[in-house]
Amino acid sequence: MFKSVRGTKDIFPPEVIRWQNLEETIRKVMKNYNYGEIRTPIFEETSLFARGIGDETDIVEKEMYTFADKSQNSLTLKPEMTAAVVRAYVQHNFGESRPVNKFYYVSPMFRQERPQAGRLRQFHQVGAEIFGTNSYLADCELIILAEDLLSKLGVRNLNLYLNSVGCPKCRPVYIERLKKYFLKIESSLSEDSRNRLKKNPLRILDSKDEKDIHLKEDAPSILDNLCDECGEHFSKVKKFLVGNKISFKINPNLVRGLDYYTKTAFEFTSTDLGAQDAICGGGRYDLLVSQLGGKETPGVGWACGIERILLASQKYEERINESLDCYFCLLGDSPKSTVYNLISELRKENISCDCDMLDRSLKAQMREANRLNAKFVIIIGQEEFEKNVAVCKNLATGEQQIVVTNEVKNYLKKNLIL
RNA sequence: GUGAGCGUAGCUCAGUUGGUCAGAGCAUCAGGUUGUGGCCCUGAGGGCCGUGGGUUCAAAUCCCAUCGCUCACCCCA
Repeated sequence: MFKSVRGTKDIFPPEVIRWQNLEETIRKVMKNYNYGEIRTPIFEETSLFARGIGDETDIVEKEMYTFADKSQNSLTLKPEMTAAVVRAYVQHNFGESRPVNKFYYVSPMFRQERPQAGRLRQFHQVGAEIFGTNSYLADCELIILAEDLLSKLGVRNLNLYLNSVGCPKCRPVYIERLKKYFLKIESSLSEDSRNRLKKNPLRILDSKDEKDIHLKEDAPSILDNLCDECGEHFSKVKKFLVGNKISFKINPNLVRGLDYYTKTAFEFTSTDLGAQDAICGGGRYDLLVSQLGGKETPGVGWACGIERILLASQKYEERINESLDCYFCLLGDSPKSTVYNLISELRKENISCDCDMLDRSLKAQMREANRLNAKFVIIIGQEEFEKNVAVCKNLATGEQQIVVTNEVKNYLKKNLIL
């Protein structure tokens, strides 16, 4: 038997209703904040991600779905969206037609990791990006947008963590200081962290290993090592958020796993998730556009994991009760094509209808109507057909009356609250 | 990539020390009502007990392998 491949999921009713509602909410909220939707292809040239995300990141090193097409071009299923959006931004010269551009997206992403709670190989993200402004206002609007969206999507118990990862002026200096600090105590570090020390010392700060947790307490903090520009930007962000009643915690150990971040980095977590508790992550990336061949253009953005949103909001949701306006019970040899004309007519009026296709007993058809949570049942048997009438039964009240076929539409319109 | 736990009906799960162990509830279908749902009652269908091998007179049960799922590590949304 064929099965969906590891780490992928089928989505169908009733679960798919949650997705539809979520997408609808996203569109509404994004409209309020004036972000335009962008849809990019599912795959890109491999080198876009290698250069954008960083050659030595885990995503690029071991998690990408990369394949060669028939022309031997190396292509990759997108593992994240920012590089793709930047590619589109540069390709279409969006910066030329207006100085600031705000985009959002909802899209599947692909990373070949071992699946676990809140982690899939094909997963979905909603994200937002702002291009063309250095202003702290952009960072702040995005954080406020994320908070607004997540709470409208029913996610609770959120924590916002905030940090600044500096810029090419101050970060290299800080990394050197950090390296020096950890080199002195290298032998006490966990094995993972000794490797991190060589590749990316910042990530030691993020370690969950018992051995590292004490050691990193006394490590130099990036926040004490920011250059004037980064420091000022960070304090403006904090001040703005306080002024807008957004609560957050400073976490100097928050390091993002993608190389392109500069200055502000942030993450929302929810305690309603498992070990993978990050529901939204983002930050500023002032160098990415130029790195990918565009004019030097500052950018900020975030991405939220849709599966994680659905996971975290699940237990607070009411049960979804789908309903149908009317179910047709067809009996005996009543010409179905004639009855079906009526069904078509009702559907054109946005009255949702369905009918039996198995020639089952009336009892079975009624049971089906009840199961579908139908508001009305229309019974047309031989007798009704000959008299040109239909029995209309209100399933909630149990009342039923005989209506002339031509009047069924009006009868329903009158009695249904559409 | 590493580690741990788990695979029995569409779903959620029982199944003792290997010996009427092929089960329950829900769901489905049918009947009770020859044309009226929900509640109730009666009955039915549905399983190579993940797969392959081994031990044994006998395996859902024990052993080995394999595949899959789940959770966690790594990392990330």
